[in-house]
Amino acid sequence: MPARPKKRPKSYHHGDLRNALLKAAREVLEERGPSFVGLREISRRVGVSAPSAYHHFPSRDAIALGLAEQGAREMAECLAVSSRDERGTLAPYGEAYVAFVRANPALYRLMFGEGFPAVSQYSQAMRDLRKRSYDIMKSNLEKKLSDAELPAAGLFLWALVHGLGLLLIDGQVVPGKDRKDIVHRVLQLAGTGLGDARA
Amino acid sequence: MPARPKKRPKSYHHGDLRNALLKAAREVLEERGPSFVGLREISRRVGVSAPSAYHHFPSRDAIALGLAEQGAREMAECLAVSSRDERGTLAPYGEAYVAFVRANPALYRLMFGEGFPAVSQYSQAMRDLRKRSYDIMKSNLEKKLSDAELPAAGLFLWALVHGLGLLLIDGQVVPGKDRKDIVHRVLQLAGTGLGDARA
DNA sequence: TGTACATCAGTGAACGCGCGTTCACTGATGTAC
DNA sequence: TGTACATCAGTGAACGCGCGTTCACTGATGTAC
Repeated sequence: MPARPKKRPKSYHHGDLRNALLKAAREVLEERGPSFVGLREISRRVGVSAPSAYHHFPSRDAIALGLAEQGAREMAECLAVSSRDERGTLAPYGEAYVAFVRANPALYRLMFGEGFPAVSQYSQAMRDLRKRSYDIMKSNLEKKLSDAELPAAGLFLWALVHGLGLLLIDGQVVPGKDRKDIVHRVLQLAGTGLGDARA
Repeated sequence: MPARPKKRPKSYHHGDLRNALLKAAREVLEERGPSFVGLREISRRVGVSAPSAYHHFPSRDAIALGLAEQGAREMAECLAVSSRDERGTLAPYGEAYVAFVRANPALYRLMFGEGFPAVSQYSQAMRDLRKRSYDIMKSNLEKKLSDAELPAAGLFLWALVHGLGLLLIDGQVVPGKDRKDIVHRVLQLAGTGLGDARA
């Protein structure tokens, strides 16, 4: 963060407008959804005129991209920490993944292109996140699985946490009695399987 | 479908405008995404004035709701057929689920609220679809699992196919060499598990 | 320490645009007699 | 079979709105001398 002066409430120059805009954008995103993340809305929140944003972002899409990259960075951090904490098992990784999604629902969706289709496809940060996630998963799985099995196993895990996170933040999960720790139980099933006999 | 007359290319009355609007809406949805599904755009496609849509839908959101319900109906049909085809195993169910998502990517997302948050929450059709999916899953699983295990197992399966479908239509899956039948292999893992030893 | 000047982060006004929706209307359809 | 009439699915014009973006500008900052 480029050193915003401590006390300067009414100066003409904002000092850290870029970050202030991103912060406001993120608030709008979580409060109202991706389609409400607009230049006018967020500059209004910051208390600055709309055109001023153009000194920091070339377009509305660029703001979304900035958000996605911020999110990807934070998420990678969460996952890295989680995988360091315990040894050998992937469960904490999955829990950290789902926890991040639940803590930043709209941001997570944005990262996967909701509202701004270009973002998820062309963001270097998103590519890095994918790679980083895959590496963590791989280093845990390659002790147990052959190289041939790895891709399917990786996709299996990713799909599971991705889908689980999205269903939870969508409010799609019926809030049955034994709700608590259901995430943990679901993730355990990834290890044990359903015991589904082939026909 | 309420009997649209066979040959009447230029009559004043359209005859089946409601369905024509839904069809156009669905095309726009898949071609350009949820945010482009608008009254003006779809009535333009049908070749009709914008206000005419109000004789069939009370608002823009109602059109999205109509789409979601159409999607839910079709999806329920696909799943019912698939589960009838083979016996005992859930794999065909999963494959049918993922196949539907891939065949109707934007529609599936719409059903889960993308672009129209109100839709997935308040649509009776979506509630029915959830219930129907859950029943199919349940009837297959309850032979093998105790009642206590069912909710987690159901969520596990649903999250897996939901996440897998979304990752695929998002283009997030790296198209490695052995791409073909990766869906099948991932679904098999739901039965066998990863063999992830608890720490 | 003071002054001239380049730099650049802000400003208000204005642009064109497409949207959802409302309005008073008109043309076509179907039914009662 | 013909006519009057209610019904209703279409119409064009217009509304207000908020958006992203461009423009020429102005005020503040920092640096060279």
